[in-house]
Amino acid sequence: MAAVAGHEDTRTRLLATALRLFTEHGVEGTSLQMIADALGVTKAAVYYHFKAKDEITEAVVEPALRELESIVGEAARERRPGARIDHLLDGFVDIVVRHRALVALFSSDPGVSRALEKHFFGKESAMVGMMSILTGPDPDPARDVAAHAALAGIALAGGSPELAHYGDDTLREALLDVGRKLLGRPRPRRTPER
Amino acid sequence: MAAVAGHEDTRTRLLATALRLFTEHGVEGTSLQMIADALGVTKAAVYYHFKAKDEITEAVVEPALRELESIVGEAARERRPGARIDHLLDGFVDIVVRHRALVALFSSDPGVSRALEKHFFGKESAMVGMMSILTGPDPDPARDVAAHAALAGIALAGGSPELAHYGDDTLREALLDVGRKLLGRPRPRRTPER
DNA sequence: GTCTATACATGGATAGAC
DNA sequence: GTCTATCCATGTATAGAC
Repeated sequence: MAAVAGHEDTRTRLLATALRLFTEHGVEGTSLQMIADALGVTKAAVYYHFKAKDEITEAVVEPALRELESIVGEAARERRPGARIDHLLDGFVDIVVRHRALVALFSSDPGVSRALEKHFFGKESAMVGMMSILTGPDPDPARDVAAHAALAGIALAGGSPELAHYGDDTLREALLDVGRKLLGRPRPRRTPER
Repeated sequence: MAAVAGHEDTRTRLLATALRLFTEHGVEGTSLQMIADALGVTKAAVYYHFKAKDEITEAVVEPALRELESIVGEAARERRPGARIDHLLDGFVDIVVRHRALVALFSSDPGVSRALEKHFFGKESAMVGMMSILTGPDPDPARDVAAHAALAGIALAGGSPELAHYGDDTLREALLDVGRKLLGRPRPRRTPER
């Protein structure tokens, strides 16, 4: 539409195409050749925009990851420990539900988890930030295991193809319930209008 | 020891070596070349014993999978629905704890899940067997989501490297607790001597 | 029956021409 | 900014030695 279209939209088109192919064939099932063909360019052209396939994967997942980091930051700033947990739980579930397709990719598919490892584990990652909020300074085994199970359970159940037929609100409520049960949080007295 | 040693132990050594390399570098990170080198043979020799890399992966995981199918069968034969769930939960947690390294591989690593898909999903798979026991004939969304989250949470938490330092008994109890909370099962009145 | 040698297709990746 | 040409590793496959 705009007169400027054509400049650097190749990168944008590339990411959109990659996301589509990734969700169709999985990350590992999508070769650079397929991406290049879909764009009408060559493999090497793709390499101009991204130095490696992993960079494409990262770029595709980045928005959701940014949201997550933002939520972790917000949650950490809450005063009461319970409020920190509730804030994190609400935000996490919301992200999982809204990015379902991506989460399914992330949980079930090959390459994604590897590409995300550096962002997800290791110091100052979203993962450790979440765990520190959920477990607190207390290394109680039961709490530790429950926190891990909660995050993993919510993410995998949220991305599961078998649960894909549920609507966003239904899924969100069910996942929140899972988190509350495992983290020992009460159900809110009234529904927040968010 | 025995005079017969040397015959077909290549296949056995191959599987043991593959398991070790898999847990060290992941399935995708382990090439047939690495396996062959570790055994002192060529790639083609490996190929003689297994027609494809996936077959190796399958063979490595098979014992644990057999156990799981056996547990599902046992659980399904219980009369009371609650007993079915309890039996499945106990057995599942036990398998996860005892095969922790494998479960970590299965959950975090690329190739394993793909190699297991045919055994794990699709009709008459262990997965559907477990879900049918856990959810019953009632397609209640909350229960459905909780069951998925329970299985995923137990498996991933059980295989998580960050929880690897816990002893078997500690981990088992914590995972059982996760399952009971999500599936609405009471804690047993006395510890069974199993 | 077990292995070696060898070949092939494909994938990711790089260098350099245009 | 895109392409050609090329490289190397990998999974897969076959032919043939022992």
